[in-house]
Amino acid sequence: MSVMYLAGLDLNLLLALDRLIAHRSVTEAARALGVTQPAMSRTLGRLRDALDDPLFVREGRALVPTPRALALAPKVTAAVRAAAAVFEPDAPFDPVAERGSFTLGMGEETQRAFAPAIVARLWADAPGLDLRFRPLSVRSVEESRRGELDLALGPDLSALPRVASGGVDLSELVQRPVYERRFVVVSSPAHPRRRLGLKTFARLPHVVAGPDSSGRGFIDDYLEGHDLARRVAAAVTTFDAAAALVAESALIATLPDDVVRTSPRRLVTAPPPVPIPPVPMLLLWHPRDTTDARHRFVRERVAEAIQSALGAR
DNA sequence: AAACGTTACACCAAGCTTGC
DNA sequence: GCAAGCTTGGTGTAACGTTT
Repeated sequence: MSVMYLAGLDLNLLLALDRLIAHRSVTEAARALGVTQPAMSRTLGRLRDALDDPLFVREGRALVPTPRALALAPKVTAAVRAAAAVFEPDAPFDPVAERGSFTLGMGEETQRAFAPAIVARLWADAPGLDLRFRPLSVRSVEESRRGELDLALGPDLSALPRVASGGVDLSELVQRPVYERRFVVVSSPAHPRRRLGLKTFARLPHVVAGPDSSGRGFIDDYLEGHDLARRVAAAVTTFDAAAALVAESALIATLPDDVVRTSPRRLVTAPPPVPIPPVPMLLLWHPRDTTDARHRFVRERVAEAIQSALGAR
């Protein structure tokens, strides 16, 4: 295609398409660009003409991108960034002068475990950077797409058997393993369990942690395969709550070692008698940020901070 | 009833054509 | 070269249709 072909096109169409892909909503894209919703609808009409594809189709109340729109997304993002760069001064990235905020999505327990190290590591080089931590949720991918979430730390749930991914598809994001989450059995110093056979493990009362509190998981499947069953005496929603409960009771729990090692609780650990595959913990971000100097600076230091926090205990 | 995309219509600005 | 009139394209308001 000749470059001159562009002369017949309004490059604002690219900006509109970028926002439409990001928000998957005419109304939201219009709001983002400061035009009315019908104007954005008409713009979408022009995009449809120009690209000879519906780009977005309605599915009930949702607006769903066509395969063509999805295939176009990286190109559009790159084009918009390149266009924006034309009008930006060529200043090298200077962490000391860096201002503004950076938003990290992390689970409650990883915030507790790593936020101090992350903040200290970043402020050592970029003292003016404001950090915003927010919880991970099913909306995190969408937030990344919209640029509301810069970086996330989360488990690669596909590594665990029988753990529902919650319908969250991470394939849209860049995934970089930062450490492996292994599991240990914890007990209180008052009722220490430094070694556990499978039968003892099954006999002791458990506390389990998980968002749905249903309690049952692949550990129970494994026990059942050995004609054993355990009593889930308590179920809580966070690993930290489970650790707190174990510390003050005779309950045991099977918890991630990163949580246990960085926990303020005094806990006794034992290797689990059930083989539990390690779960890769991933740093996740939107591909648009991969080449961004500021983003690279932050994510490299976040990874360093996490690894040093794990090594320090 | 509410949310949301599409369409009809009117208005406006910019570009183009035409006649001088 | 310049001004008047026409064309084109973008926007907003209002109304409408669909879905939940």
